[in-house]
Amino acid sequence: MSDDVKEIFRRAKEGKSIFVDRDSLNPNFLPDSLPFREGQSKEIAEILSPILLGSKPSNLLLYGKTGTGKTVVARKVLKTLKDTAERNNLVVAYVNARTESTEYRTLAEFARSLDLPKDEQIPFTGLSTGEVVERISRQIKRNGMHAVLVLDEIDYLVREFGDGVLYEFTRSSERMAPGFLSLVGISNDLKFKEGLDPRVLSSLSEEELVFPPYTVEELRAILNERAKVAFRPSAASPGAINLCAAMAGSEHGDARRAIDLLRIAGEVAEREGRKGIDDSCVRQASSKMEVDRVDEAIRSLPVQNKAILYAVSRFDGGTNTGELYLAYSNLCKKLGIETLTQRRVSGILGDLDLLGLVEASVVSKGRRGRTKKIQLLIGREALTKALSEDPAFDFP
DNA sequence: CCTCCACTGGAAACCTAGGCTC
DNA sequence: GAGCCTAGGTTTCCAGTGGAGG
Repeated sequence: MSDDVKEIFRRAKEGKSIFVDRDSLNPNFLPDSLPFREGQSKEIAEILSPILLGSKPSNLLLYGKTGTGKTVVARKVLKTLKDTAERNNLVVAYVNARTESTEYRTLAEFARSLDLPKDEQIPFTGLSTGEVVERISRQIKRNGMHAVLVLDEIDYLVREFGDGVLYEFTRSSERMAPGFLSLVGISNDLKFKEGLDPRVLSSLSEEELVFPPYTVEELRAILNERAKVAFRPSAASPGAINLCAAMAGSEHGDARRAIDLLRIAGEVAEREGRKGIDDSCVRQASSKMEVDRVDEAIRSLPVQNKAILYAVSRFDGGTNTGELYLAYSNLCKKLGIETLTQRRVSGILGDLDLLGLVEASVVSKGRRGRTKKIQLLIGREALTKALSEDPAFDFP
């Protein structure tokens, strides 16, 4: 053990690491150039450029699947805009609705970048969303701010909480004068506009841009570019890069996945003390990513969800709601935790299905009713290992 | 062709833990 | 302190239903 540790440090010290610049493979890294996205970058720049002359640019919607470069292009262009502007009343904010997880927190995060006066800052709870919008509008008005809000995963926001806030924003532009707010919405879902209030829709999508998936060749070029910066020269074999590109390409041209894959393959190679990254490192990286995803998903589950998952794992070859609920109730008694109602358990089962941890599909058994057919989709060992960290599951 | 089981899943109300204004 | 507001998770209530067995 300590020998391994020594070895790691020794290698790092001698500069024998495969990595030269690990950060350049970070999901949040902003590269100098964004190949295959010059067109979109230019178009966004053009749409936003009126702001440099003090007038309000059109609102803008960016569409595309995950890993097609929407976020990185938006952030890059906005950063350049901010750097070019001489006025300091230009404010550029970036908020991801999914990571903020609620409407309120999304607004609060936006408000934070507006630098509200002390007595108007947004507490983490307690205000109505209307009040938060009000404070944001006031601040923009007071300082004559020219604000651009990049609202990432706007489809999530609308799906979960409706378009109320967007409506408020589009409506309150008079209240913000002489300042203004332009929205750059980013959506993974091409159909998200369908449920939108027509007034919101017409204002929000004054301009629209679609980001197509990257082709395998494009992914390869992107990876080559990044690999040059991230690794020692020729540390990443062309074969490994091709494989990363092919694996990510076969999904839906997801560049983020491709880059993650390459980074983890690099980590695998380094851990094994290899000089370079080859195909096998990439394959290992791919399965490691899957294992990590599952492990992380289980660990971050609330106790009740864990208990239900554990109860599911007690059945070989699947079970159904009634049977599971019985097993779950017994388990709760044994663990000394609260027992939820069957309705709730059914709901949680749906969540676990969405996470890909179990499969829960509704089946009809004729005279003997309908139920959910439930099956564990993950290895029992992986589950036990992930659960063992939780003190609530501390049984013999 | 009809019945009727064992649920499903929507809707609303409730609870806790917080903050606002008056 | 009263009477509002928020987020989240949960409970309560209940109408709805696919299809095997009659």
